[in-house]
Amino acid sequence: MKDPKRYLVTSALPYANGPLHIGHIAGAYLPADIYVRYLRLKEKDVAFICGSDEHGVPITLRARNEGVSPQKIVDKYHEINKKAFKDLGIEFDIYHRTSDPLHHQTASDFFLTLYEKGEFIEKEEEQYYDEKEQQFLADRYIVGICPKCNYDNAYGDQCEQCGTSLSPKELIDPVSALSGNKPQLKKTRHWYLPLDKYQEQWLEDWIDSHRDDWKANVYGQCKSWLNQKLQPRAVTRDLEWGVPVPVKGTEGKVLYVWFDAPIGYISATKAWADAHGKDWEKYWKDKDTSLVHFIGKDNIVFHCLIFPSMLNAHGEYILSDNVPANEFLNLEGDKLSTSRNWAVWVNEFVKEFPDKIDVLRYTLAANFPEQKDNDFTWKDFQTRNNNELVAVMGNFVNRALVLTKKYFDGKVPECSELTDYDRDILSRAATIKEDLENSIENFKFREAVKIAMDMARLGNKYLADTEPWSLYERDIGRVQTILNVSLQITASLSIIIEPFLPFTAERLRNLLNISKLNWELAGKLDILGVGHEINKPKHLFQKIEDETVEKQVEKLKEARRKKEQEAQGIQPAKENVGFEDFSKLDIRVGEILEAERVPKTKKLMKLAIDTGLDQRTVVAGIAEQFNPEDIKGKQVSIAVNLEPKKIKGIQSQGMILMAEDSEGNLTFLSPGNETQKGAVVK
RNA sequence: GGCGAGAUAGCUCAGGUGGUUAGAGCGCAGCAUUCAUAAUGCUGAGGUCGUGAGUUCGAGCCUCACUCUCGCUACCA
Repeated sequence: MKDPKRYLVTSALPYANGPLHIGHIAGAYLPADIYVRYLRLKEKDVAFICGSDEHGVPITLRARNEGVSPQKIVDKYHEINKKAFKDLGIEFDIYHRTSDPLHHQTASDFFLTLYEKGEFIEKEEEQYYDEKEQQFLADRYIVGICPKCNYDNAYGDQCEQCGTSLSPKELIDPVSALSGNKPQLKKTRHWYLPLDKYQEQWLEDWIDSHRDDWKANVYGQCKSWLNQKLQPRAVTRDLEWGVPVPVKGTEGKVLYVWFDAPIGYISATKAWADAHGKDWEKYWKDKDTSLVHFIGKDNIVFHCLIFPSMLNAHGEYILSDNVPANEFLNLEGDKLSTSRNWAVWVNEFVKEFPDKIDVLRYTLAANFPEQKDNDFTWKDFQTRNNNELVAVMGNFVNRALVLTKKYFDGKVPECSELTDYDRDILSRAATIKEDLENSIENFKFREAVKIAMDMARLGNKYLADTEPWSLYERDIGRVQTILNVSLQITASLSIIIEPFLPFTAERLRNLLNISKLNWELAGKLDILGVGHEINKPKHLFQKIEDETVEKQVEKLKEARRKKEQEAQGIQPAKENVGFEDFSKLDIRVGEILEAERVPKTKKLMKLAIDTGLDQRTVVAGIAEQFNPEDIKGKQVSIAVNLEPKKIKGIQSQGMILMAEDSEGNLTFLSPGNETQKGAVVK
């Protein structure tokens, strides 16, 4: 959108059950902050919205595990994350939260509007219900044996042992995590958002219309989902923690967290507008507002397909102008992982490097994963600091200030006649400002940060080329002009680095003894008046020693090692069963006669087995680790009296027994020496 | 397997609508310089632009096939 009347900028709502790491920051928060700080310097009307996403099952589960209320959990992380943002200089206009009554009201109203317009589909279906606790069980609240790896503590949505995603009905011997009882299937009613209908009606066209102005990864991801055809998506679920469904007779139902979370942007805007005497509706409903969502790539489908569907179904809202989603940031060559404890946590960084916040901002911005996944390394952090911030920017500012102090007692000297070269430098400064505008407005922040640094490079070049120190004896007038120009460049610098390095910008303003200036002054010659007195020069940045970053890398590896050791445990034994139960299983020694991969699958192998009783076909998930030729003629153990099941259209009559270690490596259970086919294993 | 994104200098990455000698920063080599936290400036070496075909007068950019990496997705009795 060209020159909108106002901007509404959102950053993905962090989920309030854990702290933030640099991957989050690089993905959705720092880019947004840079963008917004720029807009503010241009005195644009902008609202920068964020807050905690505080509903959903993982929070309730965590609360239960820790024996506290969900509210206690979200209160804790809301404060931690709010502080983390503040410490990083990420200045939202409001950091709201979805457990706030205003949000409940807003989300509730939103649902009701769609409900009354008849946008939803109503469906009744069977779900597991815990009689004792009198409630339906969320996927996560159902525990059972994983049908894949037999892990006996698998959740209804996923097995943590083997990583397979599951649905509750697939679990063997499901048990309620609440009461420990066996849950019953019971009918329940839910509402669905007909995304398939929207896809046909307008959504796909809308996405297509953004083929050229949205980033390739964003557009591509959307198309990928659309190609697979969107399905109606449940808007409500049976759970206590969340926004209650505002319809009679729906006790125990809340809005699905994916539905209420993005509405959090709206309620946060309301809260902000209320507090500042603004009209929130202008920001959400006026066509002249540019709505921009900053997110990580994992959130693309929600912000580009689902949330717009909700807004459009409601009817009064504008849709997003752009969704500049970033890819993922890696750390020291490995992907960031909370569970493997491979991360740089914001709260820890802030504690250890309170004076290096801008160094982190700079390093992250220079490495934003804008087009593809990118790597953060501590070595790079050090290099960027020492070779760029210290050597180029800090050094230039220091040179200009020290020379001024030395020659003119800290007062801005007069600017007399400009040479062609001076003019050339100044026009290049003006160009830098324009290039910077272009980059930021097109969400190219890596490029922008580089251009900002060019201002300092320009200053260094100017000093090197004009050599005021060698002119001082013979042409003091010229020296005055040179330093005046140099100081104007430092003043420009203080403006243009503000979006990226806000703390440094402030320090620089203090050195120059000026207040915050409007963006348009950048590149101008008359920012500092003649005779204006600057403060005593001080270094903007300090060098970082090798051992400092080596220590950080060591700390990372140590944390990971610890975590790995914790995780290496052998699966605990299952409950005892009677001999009767055991003897129900019929396991035989069989021989693999034929083996071939099932086409169009990654893991499946079709095996012909001679069981001694008969020849039969078995499908097994072993194709990733074995070649068909290598296993022909092998004697294996096979469960022969399992109910046959069709897999990928092939009738599988039995199951090959495999030993699986903690890393998922498979080994056949074969007899120690060749034996009779059909021999009974017992 | 399907879909999407990526593969460009030693490293991290840029390369609107195809057009003459493919760019930046860092690293490396040489020169200059001393106001500055041995910081700065200039110059230079370094690339068969994943592989193989094709379209075109001309392709890093377009088409097809293939390889590798990452993500989503299906199968896992």
